[in-house]
Amino acid sequence: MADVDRADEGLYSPVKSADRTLQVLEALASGDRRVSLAELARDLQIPKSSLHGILKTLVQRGWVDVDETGLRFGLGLRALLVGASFVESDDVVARVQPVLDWLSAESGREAVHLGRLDATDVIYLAKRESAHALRLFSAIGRRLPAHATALGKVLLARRTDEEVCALLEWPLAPLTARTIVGREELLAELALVRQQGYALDNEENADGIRCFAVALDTASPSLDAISFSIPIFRLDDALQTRTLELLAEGKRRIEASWPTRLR
Amino acid sequence: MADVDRADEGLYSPVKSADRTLQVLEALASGDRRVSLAELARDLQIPKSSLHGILKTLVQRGWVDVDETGLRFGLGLRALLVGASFVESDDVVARVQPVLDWLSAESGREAVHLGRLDATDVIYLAKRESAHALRLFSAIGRRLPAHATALGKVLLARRTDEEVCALLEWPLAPLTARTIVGREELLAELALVRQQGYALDNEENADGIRCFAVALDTASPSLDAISFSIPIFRLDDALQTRTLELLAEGKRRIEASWPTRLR
DNA sequence: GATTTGTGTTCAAGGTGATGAACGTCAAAC
DNA sequence: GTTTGACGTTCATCACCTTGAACACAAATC
Repeated sequence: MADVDRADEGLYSPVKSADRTLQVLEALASGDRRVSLAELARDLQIPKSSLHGILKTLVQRGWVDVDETGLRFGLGLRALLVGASFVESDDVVARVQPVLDWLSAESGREAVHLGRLDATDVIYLAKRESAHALRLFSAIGRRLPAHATALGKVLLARRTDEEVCALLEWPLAPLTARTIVGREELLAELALVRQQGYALDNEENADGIRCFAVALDTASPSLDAISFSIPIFRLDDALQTRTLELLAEGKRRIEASWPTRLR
Repeated sequence: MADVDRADEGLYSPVKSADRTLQVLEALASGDRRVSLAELARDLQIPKSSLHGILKTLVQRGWVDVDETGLRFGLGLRALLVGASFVESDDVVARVQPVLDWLSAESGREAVHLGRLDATDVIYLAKRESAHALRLFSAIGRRLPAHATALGKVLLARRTDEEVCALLEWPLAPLTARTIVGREELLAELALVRQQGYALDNEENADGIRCFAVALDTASPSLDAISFSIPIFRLDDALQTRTLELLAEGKRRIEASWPTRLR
């Protein structure tokens, strides 16, 4: 009876406690507050007794931190280590740094980002902050829905319509009043992006901010993109044109420094 | 026969595969290059066959990334998630942000850091970069030996000499020609720090840079500290005095905003 | 061409972690 | 004062992960 779908599992079965260890870390990372063992056990559908041992292991290694009461669990300092190391060791991140410096300087210190597509989200991997008072909140490792950002849309445009339809959950979650939520609208937008060669996010992600992005051909399919984020009140046609030129030149410089030719 | 030392283990035994999962992540984070399964197995003293399952699990969840050849393993994008989340959810980090902004502005955009002591290292948790061209290389999550930094020394000074002696490995590893490596020298330095109330790092960590730090009494014993890092050629007595005043005021502001009174 | 050394992968057998029920504890609700 | 529900903890039983050896393969070396 219970053996019916054994064939499906046959392809690959994860090591249970290793898998759960990662589940716990991901759950603690996605939640915004500390949680109890029992709460975590309910959320992850893991028996309390099993979770107990795993949590103790995580705490002992400093990956999970316990409240002074010993009842609430959150991420520990060790969790920071891997993230920092990932950023430092990534090839694309390393090679893009000087170009980001150049883009930041040439643009008069507008906010520049390097982002990577991870399933339905875009993750910031590197940035140069704006010198202007109005600081866009963004941090390395932060993730935003791909459909609501210029970075995300320019990367989604490298996929086929079928892939995009299968990947995203419809209707899309809105971040602002202008976020594209419909399937037809997004596919039309992606078609435009493919034609233009760049993506534009017009207050779809944060009010008052417009972003411009181009995809980097450093992998196939393309996973990385660079963008500028500029407050609308400061934008005019000349600045917009200049921004797109800078992005195109930035892309050229990054790809020129790339060891293995793609496309 | 095999039961002889059962009593010792009784205190606590980690879940083996959970523990190993974390070991793998830590090893991948500390190494600077990608490694093979066999190499990792040797380093961590884990049988290849056991590691095989764990690595597959890590790869499937996106915590570990495989080379296009399928032979070299490195950290995956998922590793970035927990680090970013840790920083965003930490109470001290959240409360310190406005004070860092203030310190950065008041100082004319010198480099400011918030650091936390983790065993023998100091980890950067937040920063404001210098506006000056000479950019100190530093990133959130980066760790530096405590004995070679102002942040570290001011935190070590909150421990007793006995604790410090037991904690660090003597002789200390030098980072520059001026790094304190001897036990007597460091203890004398820490005594001076206790008397002054602040720590100074005079090119002990990077050539040409002097740092100033004060400890924050947000936990007991104190784990967090804030610092300024300033190129020596730009420093004079007036700036040094001003910097120490700013740190003292920053410390006061942070502690004033703290919910639970300490000390 | 044979050998060595590197890689990842598989498998049966034995050791060990997962499990759910029962427990101890505490604080809040009745 | 009792009850209820929340919490973490423990334990014997069984499922399953761990293990070493053997395998398949590639690349460098003899």
